[in-house]
Amino acid sequence: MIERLPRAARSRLIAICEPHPLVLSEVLCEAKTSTRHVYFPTEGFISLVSVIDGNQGIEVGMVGQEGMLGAHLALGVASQPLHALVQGTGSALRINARAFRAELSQSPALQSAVFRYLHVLMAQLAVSTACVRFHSVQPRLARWLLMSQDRAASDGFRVTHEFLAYMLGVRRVGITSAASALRRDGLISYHRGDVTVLDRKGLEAAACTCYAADCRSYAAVMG
Amino acid sequence: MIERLPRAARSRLIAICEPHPLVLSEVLCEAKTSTRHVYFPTEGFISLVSVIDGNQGIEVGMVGQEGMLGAHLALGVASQPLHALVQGTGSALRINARAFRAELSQSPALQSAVFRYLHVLMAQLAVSTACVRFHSVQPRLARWLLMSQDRAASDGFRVTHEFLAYMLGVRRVGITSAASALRRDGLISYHRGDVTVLDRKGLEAAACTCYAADCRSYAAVMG
DNA sequence: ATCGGTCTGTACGCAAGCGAACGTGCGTGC
DNA sequence: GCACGCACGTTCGCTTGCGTACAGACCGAT
Repeated sequence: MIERLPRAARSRLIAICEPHPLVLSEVLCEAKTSTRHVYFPTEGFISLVSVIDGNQGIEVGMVGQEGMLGAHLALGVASQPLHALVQGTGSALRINARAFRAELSQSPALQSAVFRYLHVLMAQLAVSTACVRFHSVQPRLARWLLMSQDRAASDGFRVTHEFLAYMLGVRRVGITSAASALRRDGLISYHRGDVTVLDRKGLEAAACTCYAADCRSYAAVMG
Repeated sequence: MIERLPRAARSRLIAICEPHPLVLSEVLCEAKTSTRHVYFPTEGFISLVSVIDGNQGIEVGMVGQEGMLGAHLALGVASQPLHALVQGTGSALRINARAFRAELSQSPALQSAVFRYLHVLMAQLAVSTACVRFHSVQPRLARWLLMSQDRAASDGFRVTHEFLAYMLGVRRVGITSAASALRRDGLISYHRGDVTVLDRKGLEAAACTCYAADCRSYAAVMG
């Protein structure tokens, strides 16, 4: 997202950011605790997880270099109802919450971009609900892999069936069978936590319509 | 929401609003078309529905007098990805989109309230996804009835099993069996499209945790 | 080289919900 | 007064996914 800012706003923002490594499985933000930092991933990506009843979680959004973590601060709210955990190792630009707010009020271009991104996120949440309800595991898995690939900016990434099961809110066994079907069809390969996308076009055809919907929504609002 | 505004901001806003009847089943806003009016329900309420694949829809949020329809305009975005349809007959204060934007820029109090409400809505969307995934029909139905009752400000409202099925994204038969279980337990009564809540406490106990979560989220953010 | 932990494959019975169909009763409109 | 349509009840076979369990394969560490 940061690279879509106008030059001046971008350099001002970058000047007050510090680089911060994204370490796999690190929790950047607990639900309902006040947000300390805002993150702009440069490589790697972050999963947004909605947790209910204390233990059951499901991914409702993904943040890569196309977005940011902590946009809710622009709404004047200190916390968000989601867990954020690092899904793809990499790095981010990070900025203190207070400094971010200050910069927001100084930079209309930044404000506009953050607002628009909030809208993209809302669209993602809304699609999630319907997707979880109406689409079955295999197309959802395909969508997840595509979204990850877009954000990881690499054909391969590290993720186990167990973890995917948590993200999609299904059993590990459900992932194993869906993933092996995708592998059988030559769309992906995987081995002990290493997943590689082999046939992107094929995967797009196997994914549910929500992948395309997300892309369209992003392009329409941020493009 | 409008009544939570400070006195001055409220009367300014009301001055530029016009009353508008909410007619059952009326569609106030199509997904992805630009929003013409903002609505502040005074009685009755509105369902927000996420539609995918052109036909399958599921309710992801509800708007009553505690909220508003069209808050996304405050993000500088013209459309939203949700259908909005009137669920409970009543009336609303309505305002032209352009005038709303103008008033927003003049009234920090309004802006703050709209932003906070946007956050409440995001929380509702996030909870929806997990709820749809992990909770079964009966508790979800109980939650729906409670949320409607809160917004309808009446113990009874008009809604058929068919419609409830659409809202919850399940078969009509699923509603019939869940509803008859709730009736058997003396929590509700219904007859040909008239549903009445008999035992609110009991219904709260029968509802999934998401009802309480929504209430808490609203109280925390809107105060 | 061996051990232990992790990752994946497979199997089983079970529950929730699906799609489709049919029946009954109420109630509105002709 | 009758016919039709709508709302609700019930049933059937079926699919998807759940929970649990166990076994093989691989990898890293000792």
